[in-house]
Amino acid sequence: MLKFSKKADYGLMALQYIAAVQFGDVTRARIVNTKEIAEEYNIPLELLAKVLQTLAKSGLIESHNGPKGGYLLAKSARDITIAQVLESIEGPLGITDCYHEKEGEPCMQREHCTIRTPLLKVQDSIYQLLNSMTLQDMMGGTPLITVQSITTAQGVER
Amino acid sequence: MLKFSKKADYGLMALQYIAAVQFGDVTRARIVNTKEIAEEYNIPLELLAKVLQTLAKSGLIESHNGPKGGYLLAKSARDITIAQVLESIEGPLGITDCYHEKEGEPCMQREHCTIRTPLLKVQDSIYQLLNSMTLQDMMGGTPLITVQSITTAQGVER
DNA sequence: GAAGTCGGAGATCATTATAGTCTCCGATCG
DNA sequence: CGATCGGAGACTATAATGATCTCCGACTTC
Repeated sequence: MLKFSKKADYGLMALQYIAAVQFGDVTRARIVNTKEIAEEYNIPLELLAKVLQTLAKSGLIESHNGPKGGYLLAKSARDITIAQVLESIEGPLGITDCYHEKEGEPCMQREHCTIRTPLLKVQDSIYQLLNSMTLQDMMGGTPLITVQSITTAQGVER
Repeated sequence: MLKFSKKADYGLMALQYIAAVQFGDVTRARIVNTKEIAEEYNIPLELLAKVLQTLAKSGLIESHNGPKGGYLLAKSARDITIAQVLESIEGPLGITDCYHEKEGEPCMQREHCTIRTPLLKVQDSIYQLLNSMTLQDMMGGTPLITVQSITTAQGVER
């Protein structure tokens, strides 16, 4: 349950790899192309390409065309959170459908729904969690983070 | 992304309703059957039945057969967490496949996987979150809960 | 003890989301 | 100019989900 999609996994791996090559102290900083990442992690090339394109559109990475082209982080690894990556690839966080349903497909349970409000709090907490962990955290520099207050003191509509 | 299944939603609603009827101060405590819940929330009867059966097997609710039969909470609403409900209905929490993959379907990325360990921490944090909110919290009595330490001080393998 | 009411369990089908593939285009650098 | 790269779209296959249907067995009520 609550599984990330493969695309999201691939995206995180790729970003992590790009960051490592770009800022790592082992090799000199260089640009990385899709093929290299795909081979490194055994990811289907075309699928990874799509993921990277999506991330580029979201402004998390910069693309460079032509021979010797590839991708670079668009900002510091410290400023890229897991939430941003997931949101870019999988769309907005929605633990339950009804948080962003379109017109014409109303929630049949909305009327007497008693779980909408409390679940919204859970969702917010999860979002905080995902938004507090950065690419840099995933690479070893691991600060301590605290998320608080899942349920608030004010009552819940019922 | 990270969406609960409809079954999980239905399960939470049903439990919430059962708890309200069982412990609510409006009506006298009584047993609730599947049909009543299904009509109350516009949930397909058979589907809800399956969900309730699952919850009963997990020991969260007790079933009573015969006319005037139905379901009762097997324990206090304070002792039923969202995590338990989700786990009962959707199976064990697994943000990524590789945390419980079977023999014969190895993860192609396992070898150089750099996100496995950090994501495991995220998963644990989410679990704590879900396991700290109870049915009772969802019904209005809302204590304050704190989840801490997503990333730990020790380094991450890379 | 018979009838009716309930849960238990299985197979089945439709719909959707996901994962993955294929093809063509345009930009860029050598 | 042309090889190498990303950009973008359509397309297919597979799996998960949501939902429905049918039959069985247990128990409670009358």
